[in-house]
Amino acid sequence: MSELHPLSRRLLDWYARHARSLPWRETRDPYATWVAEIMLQQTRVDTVIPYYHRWMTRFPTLHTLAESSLQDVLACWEGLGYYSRARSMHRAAGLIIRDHGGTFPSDLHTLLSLPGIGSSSAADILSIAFGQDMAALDGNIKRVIARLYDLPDELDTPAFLRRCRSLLDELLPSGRAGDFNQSLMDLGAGICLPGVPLCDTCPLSENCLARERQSQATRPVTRPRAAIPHVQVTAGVLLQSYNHSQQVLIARRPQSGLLGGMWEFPGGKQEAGESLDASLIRELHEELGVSVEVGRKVGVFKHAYTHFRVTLHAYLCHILSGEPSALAADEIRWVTLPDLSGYPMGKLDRMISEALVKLPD
DNA sequence: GAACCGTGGCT
DNA sequence: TAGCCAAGGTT
Repeated sequence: MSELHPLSRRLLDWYARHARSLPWRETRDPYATWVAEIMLQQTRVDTVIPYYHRWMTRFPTLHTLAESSLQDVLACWEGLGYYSRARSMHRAAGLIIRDHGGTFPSDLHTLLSLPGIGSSSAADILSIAFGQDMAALDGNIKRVIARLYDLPDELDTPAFLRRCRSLLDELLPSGRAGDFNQSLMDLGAGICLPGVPLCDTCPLSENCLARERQSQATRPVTRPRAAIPHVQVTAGVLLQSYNHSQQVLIARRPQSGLLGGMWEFPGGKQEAGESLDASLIRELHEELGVSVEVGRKVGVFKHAYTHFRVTLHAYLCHILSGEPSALAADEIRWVTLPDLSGYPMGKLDRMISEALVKLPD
């Protein structure tokens, strides 16, 4: 990391001409850089852009974020996925104010101590917002390095990571780490693509060992994933009349785990040998302590999570006996249909909400 | 080390 | 359709 490596010079020259124009690149505000970094974890740039604008309008500073309710934060994040990111940011904002005087931390150790910030995001923040000489190692950069040097090690094994870090340290241009990291990310996102890379337009094609050996398609080396299960799930929409309007019951999921802190219509997985009706009756008894009669079907909705696929069957339900209590949820609440839009929900429950609003009496 | 954690786009 | 993947982090 002393003199400018020829490969790094090519990269920086290419970046100077071809860098993507992105909203978070118009500032060096550490808070804005942080927001973008977290949103971009496992998430495409095109998906993030509208969320980033909305977030920076709604929570323009660290203080506005810290002073907002978790519900408002989750609502702003709805649809972006991996909701622990939003919960972690809300928590981290409070910690920065409480423990660091409201000044965004600029050292690696402190950044890594904050929830939601790991080595990759920390290196990006330090290099981009603070100009520190720190190499980032994310999915794009791993792929680019694995091809440039035709690494035979399996992705994310200790040997693979060790070689990547060593190579990046040799390449890292002093004083230009932010541009260097982002140039590798842009190269990975636009040219050194996972499937078929666009080697004809790559500024590093002459330096690329995988291209020379025609091994691009098998770099980096990855292991096949296990097949994901497909489960049948039921959800119940409990109804009650309140004044002259109808209310439905929603429940807030525990803060940890899948869709933590998000609201949902209670229900659960169908067990082997169980009918959908029986499954729903059982689930609502377990989660709310009520006996119900299953009414008309609201709809069937399909959705794919990372580790399983769901077909969800939603029904209107009527309470036969018992008063609902939050046995499995953090909180339950009766709300009118127009109010549903204000409660943060995952994709499936939002689909149920939308179907309810359109449902004829 | 491996499982878990969302969603949308593309093949 | 089902699989793959995307600026990862936590447990």
